[in-house]
Amino acid sequence: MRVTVDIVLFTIRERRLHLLLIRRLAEPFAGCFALPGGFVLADESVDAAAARELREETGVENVYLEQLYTFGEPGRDPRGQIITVAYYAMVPQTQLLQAGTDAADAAWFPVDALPDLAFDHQAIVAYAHTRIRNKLGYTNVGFELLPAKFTLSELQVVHEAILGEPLDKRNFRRRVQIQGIVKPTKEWRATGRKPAQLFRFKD
Amino acid sequence: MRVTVDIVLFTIRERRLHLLLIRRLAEPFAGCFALPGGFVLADESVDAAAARELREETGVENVYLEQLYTFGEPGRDPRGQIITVAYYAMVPQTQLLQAGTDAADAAWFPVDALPDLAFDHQAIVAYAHTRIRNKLGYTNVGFELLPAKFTLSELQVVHEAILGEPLDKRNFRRRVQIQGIVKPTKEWRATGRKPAQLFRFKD
DNA sequence: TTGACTAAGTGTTTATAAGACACTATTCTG
DNA sequence: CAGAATAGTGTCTTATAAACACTTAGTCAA
Repeated sequence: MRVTVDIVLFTIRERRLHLLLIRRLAEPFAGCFALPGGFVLADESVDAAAARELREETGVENVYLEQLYTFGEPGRDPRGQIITVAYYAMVPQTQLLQAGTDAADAAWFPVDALPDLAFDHQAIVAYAHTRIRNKLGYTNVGFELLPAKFTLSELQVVHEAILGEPLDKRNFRRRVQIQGIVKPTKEWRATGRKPAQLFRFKD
Repeated sequence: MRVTVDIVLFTIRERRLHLLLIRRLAEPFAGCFALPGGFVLADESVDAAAARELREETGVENVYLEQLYTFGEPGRDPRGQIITVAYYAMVPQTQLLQAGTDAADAAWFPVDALPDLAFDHQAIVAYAHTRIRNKLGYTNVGFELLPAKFTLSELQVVHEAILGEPLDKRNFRRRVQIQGIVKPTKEWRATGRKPAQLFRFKD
């Protein structure tokens, strides 16, 4: 039995949640889009394999990788009995541009307009999307999608992209301030209109 | 690389949350207590392996098995590179007695008084306990710990055992009734004192 | 310079959910 | 028949979530 890892790498582009796909060169599913990933090596932890594959295939490193679920139905890979441990990660739009240029045949797609995917990667993506939607309510998911300093409007865009629905500006701002997950800086960003105060995450 | 499954099987005994452990006969960790589990077979799904191992080692079948997490640190098994996919399941006290007699060298332990465990099974147990505590708030976890008909006091004991803290009787009953997760039957149980109405789960 | 446009920023009210809290009722036992 | 044990029942308070609109600061163009 062989074990692979697959990574759902999210980012926000143009106010929409995107994820990174790679065009497969080898069979099976040659030419198809698929999640970045690959085999766990000998004497390598599964977590380490996920970090390594992400780095090798997308150039992204030093991000928080969270394990999602292990998919182990026979027949999910035509090469034989191969189970995969799925992970997700997030990068801010700034970092993703570098990543996109490093990686060959990698491209960002909006989660609500994905091409056909190899293997059972469609199911993995759906699982990842559900997970981050749920975690948004009770954790700091979304922080990794932004640079160190950001405006509250930018943070709201992240939340709206993940949830797929608009949020009330005042309720949103009150919640993040009460929960104490951000703290204001003394910097302001000139965004072309009225300047916006920059915040950073606490801790 | 080989893949195993391990199952954390919960039940409630004497108002406390227990789980089932098996005394290992073979090396490594011979003589130690460990979670029921074993290797995934050729052409077997991981889910099916969990169900099969649970049946073989404890006699329990036809229960809902939920995947918890995959543990894949090298060194977690002295036999080599073996990752394990952890599951949890729950059985009512009635069923567990039969299971306990079927299985050789299986025993129930309170989760807050476990013996030393083989491998990284201590971490798996902690993960499972956290998972069911969290799920108690927003799902119907706990239903599988009770027979088809039960009193509200029995349901409260289940919740208290999982949370590890007492609950207010009136608030608890109001919540389960408002959430509409139980419906009353026309039966009453003579429990020795004042009879209690029996309920069943909706759907 | 001024008017139009764009995004930032700001409070109150209402509805819903959660938590604290104590007594009566029924049955069995001695 | 008195006492012990568990079942069952409402109200008030507090916290949390949701709905809702206008003012302000800056840019750009006429």
